[in-house]
Amino acid sequence: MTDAWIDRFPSLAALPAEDRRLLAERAVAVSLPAGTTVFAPGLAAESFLLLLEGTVRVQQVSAGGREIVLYRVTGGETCIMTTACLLSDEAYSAEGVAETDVDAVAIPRAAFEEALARSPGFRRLVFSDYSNRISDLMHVVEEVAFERIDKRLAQRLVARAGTDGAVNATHQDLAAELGTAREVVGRQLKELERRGWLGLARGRIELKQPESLRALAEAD
Amino acid sequence: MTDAWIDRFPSLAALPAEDRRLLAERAVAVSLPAGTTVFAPGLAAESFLLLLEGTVRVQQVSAGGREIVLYRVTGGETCIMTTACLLSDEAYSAEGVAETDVDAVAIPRAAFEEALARSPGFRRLVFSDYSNRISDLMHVVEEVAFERIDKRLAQRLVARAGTDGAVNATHQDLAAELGTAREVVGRQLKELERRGWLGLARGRIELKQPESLRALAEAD
DNA sequence: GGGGCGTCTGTGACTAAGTCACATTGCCGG
DNA sequence: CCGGCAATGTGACTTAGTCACAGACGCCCC
Repeated sequence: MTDAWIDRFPSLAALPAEDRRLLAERAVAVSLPAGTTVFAPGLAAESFLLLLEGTVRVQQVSAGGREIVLYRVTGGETCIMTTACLLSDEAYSAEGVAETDVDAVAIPRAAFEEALARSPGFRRLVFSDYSNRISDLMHVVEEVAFERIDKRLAQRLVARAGTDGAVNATHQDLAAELGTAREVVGRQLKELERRGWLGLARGRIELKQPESLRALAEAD
Repeated sequence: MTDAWIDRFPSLAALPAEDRRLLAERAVAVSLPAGTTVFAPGLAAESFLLLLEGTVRVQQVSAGGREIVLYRVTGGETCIMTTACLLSDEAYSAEGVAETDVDAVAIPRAAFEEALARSPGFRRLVFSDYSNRISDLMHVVEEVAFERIDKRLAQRLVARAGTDGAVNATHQDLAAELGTAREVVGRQLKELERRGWLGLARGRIELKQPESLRALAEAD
């Protein structure tokens, strides 16, 4: 394929021509429709993934069927989960789901290792994504272990609100995001509605007082 | 310093002589007494750390003063936290504490980057430690979000029991390990004592029925 | 040996969160 | 217009976390 995609990655844009050629030659374009399972517990990865467009949600599923979102990978980032599998032959317990249609570039293991050996920029890209994921995970631990659920819910609502000031999601979606139970989300939402901060409809939540929600989200 | 320490790291033992020399020349031996803070929120790392002996506990502290242990680094492993800081100039929110006296080797940033560029074995070491930490963190998320506290407590008791079948720790220690409150641990312990599974004394917990505890720890 | 003192542990009363078992309610296609 | 499915509502209950104390144990120092 061409090497135009390389320019999407700031750390790769400055790559010497021969490194660009190496990556472009061995890379394979991949398109995944929304909803595709990118990886799942027990599956070994066989190539390294760079996301061009779209987002992949990485989540964990408990024995009891509860879920929690660990982080999201978006355009310009690498999928650490597959990298980690690639580099350590370990099978991971998380699953990745394409939330939107996804365009990505797959680099076979051998080319990946070669790029890692030859290109400082490539190494920097991979390492900085690793660091960001670790940072994300630590943040999740902190939230789950120490923060109140109403505060966390408010955070998500603010973050997921569209330009119309509304969130299109079911209570179940939000529960999975937070790693809690649907009923809990339902009750919290109802309380916020009672206060006049939200308007609730099936599959849709209208933020009526985003400032109040933001204040709650940022409460100490 | 000499390069004898390199043999502690399986992925480094097979290094070509010149790579060994590079590492040995630039490495600095470090000794930390038990209790030392290895890194703390906001501190930028200036060198890469390889642990030879001892263990470092990496934990997060909440605003309310509650703590949770994220993972431990032991002999033969690298301290990812410092690596991550090194590679991304990000400040992390976790702190690292030497649980025992620690012997380590510090490799300055430049030598670290050079080793990363030249040595596939060194890359493998760094990446596999990264992967293991991510795996650890995901495990913590899973536990905190989905598992019952009695089960988690039983796991720690079994894991921390010495050859004498006892754990030397205060309720506060165990609470910090689990990311919960002291009183909660106290009540759980008392319940287990009531069942005859434990004997409690100040700063010491005797496992009287380790099989029962193990069963609880492994219960789904 | 007897206080004094700091850490560790126990307790009750309460709030927050999660679980379970259902009852409703929209909504969409036929 | 109706059947059915997904989404939501609810009560009763259990588990976990919080707060404000009240002992209690170990240890050091006279």
